[in-house]
Amino acid sequence: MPYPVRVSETTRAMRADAARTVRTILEAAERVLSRNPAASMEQIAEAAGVARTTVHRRFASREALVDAMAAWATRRFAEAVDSANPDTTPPLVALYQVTASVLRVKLDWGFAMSLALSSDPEVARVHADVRERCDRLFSRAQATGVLRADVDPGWARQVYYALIHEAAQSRDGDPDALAARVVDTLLRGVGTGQGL
Amino acid sequence: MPYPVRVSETTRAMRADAARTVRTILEAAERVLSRNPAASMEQIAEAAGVARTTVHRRFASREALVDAMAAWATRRFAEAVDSANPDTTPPLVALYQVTASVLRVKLDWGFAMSLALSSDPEVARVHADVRERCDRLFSRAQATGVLRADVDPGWARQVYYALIHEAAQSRDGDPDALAARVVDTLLRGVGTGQGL
DNA sequence: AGAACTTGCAACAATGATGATGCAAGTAGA
DNA sequence: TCTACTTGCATCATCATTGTTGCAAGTTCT
Repeated sequence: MPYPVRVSETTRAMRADAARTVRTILEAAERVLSRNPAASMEQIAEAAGVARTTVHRRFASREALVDAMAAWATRRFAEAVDSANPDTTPPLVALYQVTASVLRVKLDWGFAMSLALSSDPEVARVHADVRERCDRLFSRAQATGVLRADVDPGWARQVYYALIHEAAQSRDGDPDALAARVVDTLLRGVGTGQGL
Repeated sequence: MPYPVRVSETTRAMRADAARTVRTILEAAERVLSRNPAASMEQIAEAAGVARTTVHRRFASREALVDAMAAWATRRFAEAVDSANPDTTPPLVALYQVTASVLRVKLDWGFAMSLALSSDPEVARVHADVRERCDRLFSRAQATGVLRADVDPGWARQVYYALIHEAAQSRDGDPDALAARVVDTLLRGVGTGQGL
């Protein structure tokens, strides 16, 4: 028989214990899949301390689980970007704040955040939206003279994303220190400027 | 019956047509797996224009195929690094040449080159070896004043690898142009230096 | 030409992952 | 307390993938 509430179908009210289980599963899935994207539902269930059937009762399919992860992380991602007010704060400040803010999310939801091209169009929309805000920020940074004018904006964004990714991988310090390192490297590189 | 020659087992002389088939399969596997690392043997065989059984006759298992890809790409990787003489050429020149050289390989064997931690210890050894040569190069670059002294060498390498990866993904230009962009970004970043 | 090798095809076994369900025991909430 | 919900367990069906094999037809190389 179809189970009363399935996360992948509706978002109706849920009993507290069920909601807790869902969160536990999502967190376990992040932990497991970030280490091995091909891990089985069994491994995820085990990491969550839950029977495999429980996972299937909460998520209609593996795809539904992954979609839910993407949706969850994407919401936190969007909140993180919003909280830094990248459209109004001065570019350089915004750059630091967005970076630190996003890193805080990415440290916990690295795998889920990599699911930019989800089957859920809402997720894809948010990612595209963030990308645009990033480009606008870079535009303003260029106008302010923070960013070089001769740099391809697409390349700059790509490098920025990659640096955030690497910083999150390294986990070498708190989010603020990592953000400082990312922005410093993004803007100044690692060279002295001698011999160029 | 066990098949006469299996790439995963020996490297005995092979009939010309068989050698061609092996190459075709390796190239197809790279193409398919770089798009979808979870692709089936069937999909790889199809991309190679070959029956699935032929793939299994040449590679005892999926793992053996992947290992062969890693071994093949690793050899080309090592050759690429060697050809740039990173230990003797002046650091800045070496940086450009290594980058361009590695990019040429990575454009064709991106997936296979990502298999640094292969079950084949020889592959892991070569990757570790290259990493050390990279560190030595950066050391020399720091001594020459090309690289800033206050930058963590580990972070510099990580950024360098990431930039090469991004450049290879973008495929925006020939290897030399990409290398120039990578080195420029690595050393100078994308900022003007104003406001820092 | 002849031996050895290679390939595609068809068929098969083995395996592991996915997803569903009925049931009993336990828990949340009114 | 009573009801509805939730979970674990055992079980089942289905499915896709992997890996093997025999055979016939074609190719390489000598």
